[in-house]
Amino acid sequence: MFSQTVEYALRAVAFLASQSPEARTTDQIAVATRVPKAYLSKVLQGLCRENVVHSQRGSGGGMTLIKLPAELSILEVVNAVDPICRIQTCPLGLAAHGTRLCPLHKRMDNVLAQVEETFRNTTLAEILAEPSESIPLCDFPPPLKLPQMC
Amino acid sequence: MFSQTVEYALRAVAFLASQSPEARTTDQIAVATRVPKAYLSKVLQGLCRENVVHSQRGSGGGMTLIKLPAELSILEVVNAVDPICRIQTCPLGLAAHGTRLCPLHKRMDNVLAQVEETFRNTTLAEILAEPSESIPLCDFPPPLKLPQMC
DNA sequence: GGCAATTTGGATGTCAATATCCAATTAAAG
DNA sequence: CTTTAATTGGATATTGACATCCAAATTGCC
Repeated sequence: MFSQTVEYALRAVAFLASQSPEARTTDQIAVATRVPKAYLSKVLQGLCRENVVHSQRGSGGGMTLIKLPAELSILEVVNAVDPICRIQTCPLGLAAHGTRLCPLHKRMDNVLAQVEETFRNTTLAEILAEPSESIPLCDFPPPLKLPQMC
Repeated sequence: MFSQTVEYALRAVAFLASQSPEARTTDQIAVATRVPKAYLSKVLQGLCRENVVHSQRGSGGGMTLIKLPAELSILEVVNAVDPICRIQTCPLGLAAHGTRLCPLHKRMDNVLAQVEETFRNTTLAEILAEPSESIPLCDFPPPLKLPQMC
């Protein structure tokens, strides 16, 4: 349902949020989130282009979130790499239909709207703040700080 | 978000429901739903395999729904061709985590659950019954009966 | 039985998503 | 200025989703 790229982007951003406002290199993110390093690099590039993440080259550089975790919604991250595309016009390509979707497509679009809304209302800070029983189970390869995921 | 295959399957099933209990050929469905005929044939094959649709070969044959439209949920159709896959275990592949998802993946799974639930609670009959202002706008190539979509 | 109408299954083609690798570029630090 | 640490961008594989075509099998009908 969600693309691999979305999954990777969310992991990366969640990690960056947990380290905020410190910069982290692609390598560090890759290790912490278990995302293939080379591909993660592309995903982060996309997040840069869409102004979710800021990149700093050179020694001491790395990636940082542009917004504060409390100001950054999951939706922004998702839309940056793989936009949730609402059904605007009849997928059958019938002209003159405009916004008038049939019952089937109206329901499909409602689901999309639901997802959109849920993601819009969830911030990274919220995710980090949630007391999670899964943190103690973490068997990360000892990275920097304790990451708040899994 | 939804695969093309899901879109096609739902259109085809919606059409079959509108014609229920009459059988319709792949060609007829393809014209009515504007789905590429050759590919639709494959999608219908899948729906047959999953016992959503029954196929009858030979002259006078075609496709029919196995269930009554009132008994058939959108979820069954979706799951037949492109199953909604709930997040069961930590996508990072951390063993020993079992059902204990981190806050991020718990939220993603909640969204999936929401979608699942919405689809489970929507029957084809419901979709056909809904009074829709979009029916009069229909510019279908005059098929058999007036299809209830778009 | 033979013909016409269907689905079935296999072979094949195309393209975008996923993934990898590396040379070029940038920037800090010694 | 040189070295080292990073990102960037381009080239390239690989895979699965989407799509097409057609011969073979099945079935109703004359």
